[in-house]
Amino acid sequence: MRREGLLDAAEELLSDQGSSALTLAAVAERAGCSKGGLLYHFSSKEALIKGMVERLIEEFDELVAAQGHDTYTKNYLAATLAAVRSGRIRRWAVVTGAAGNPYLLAPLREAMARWHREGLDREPDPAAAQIVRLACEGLWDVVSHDPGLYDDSRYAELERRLLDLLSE
Amino acid sequence: MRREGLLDAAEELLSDQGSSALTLAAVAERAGCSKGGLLYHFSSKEALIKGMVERLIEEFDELVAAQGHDTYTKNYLAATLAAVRSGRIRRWAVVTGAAGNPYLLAPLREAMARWHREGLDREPDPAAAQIVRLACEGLWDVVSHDPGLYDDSRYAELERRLLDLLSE
DNA sequence: ACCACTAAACCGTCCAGCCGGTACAGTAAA
DNA sequence: TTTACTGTACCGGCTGGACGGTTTAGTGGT
Repeated sequence: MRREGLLDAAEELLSDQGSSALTLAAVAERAGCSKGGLLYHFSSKEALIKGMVERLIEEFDELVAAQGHDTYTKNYLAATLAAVRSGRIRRWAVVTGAAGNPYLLAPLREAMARWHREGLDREPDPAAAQIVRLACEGLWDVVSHDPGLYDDSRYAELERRLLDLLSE
Repeated sequence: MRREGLLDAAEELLSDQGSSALTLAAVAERAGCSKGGLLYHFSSKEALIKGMVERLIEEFDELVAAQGHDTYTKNYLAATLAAVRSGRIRRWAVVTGAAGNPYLLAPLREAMARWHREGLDREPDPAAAQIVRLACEGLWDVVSHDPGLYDDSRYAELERRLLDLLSE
């Protein structure tokens, strides 16, 4: 699908060169496509960014749902670790792309509200669950800016300690 | 100092209207100043953004140092909560402003690396300290996007639980 | 005389969006 | 089985406007 390739190109551009490098021409060139072709799939730059944001949220929600634990927080933790460990951390890049226009951030705000509220009352210890979710959020941030901080063994220990927090 | 007022105006513009609203003309107007006056203090747009980033980091480091606890992590937690509770959350806005140019983000990356490594080996439980710092990072993020999630009593409980993590 | 600006004109660059094409696949009547 | 038509997917040049930055001429406090 050409559409996916264009979204990939836009994300790569954002994480490699920052949000000011996100121009229609640059995205098209990176995707091996023309500007006209890009505008065929996304009728404006806004539509392109909206597409990135929507894909980001959808994919993460699916990843959470694909985990097999018994609480939302545990699934959220497992999904975060899987995403962050994979090294392909696009959340931050996409957010910087969308930050030009508050309207484009709305779906992300809504998702964030959901991620930090959902199923809290079904948790045995809601306060612990919130801490774990906050730590997940922080992990996205920290790993985006300082990829060298965590390696496999540190991730493993982090996971163990966060799971301890949830089940005690 | 006019300089501070210009930085304030730039931050307000970023958090109110997003990074694409950050133009020299708009910053000058918001600060009640002319474009020439702005360029008198900051010789380019880059210099203005650099100024915002530097002030952000300096002020937060000072806030951490001003807390009176016995470990860096406790000071970091107290500073984060103080900043976040105050409602004037500028970190997110400044970062989106700087995200246009990776070069401008370098000081922030360096600060982030520092904040999540400093004094870890002097902590009684380094893994717990990392979790607390990650949760602080997450708190910045979550509160920026969903200000209604935490109120005074939730902050208080969060603080208590995070301090528990550190001292046991 | 100098500092800290103001006001406004001006320039070059850059970029989003538009528009007139092209290539091709299917389809369906003649 | 040729012709004519339709829709989809894409190309790439163009332009109008916005923006960053410069310059110049001037103002008021100290």
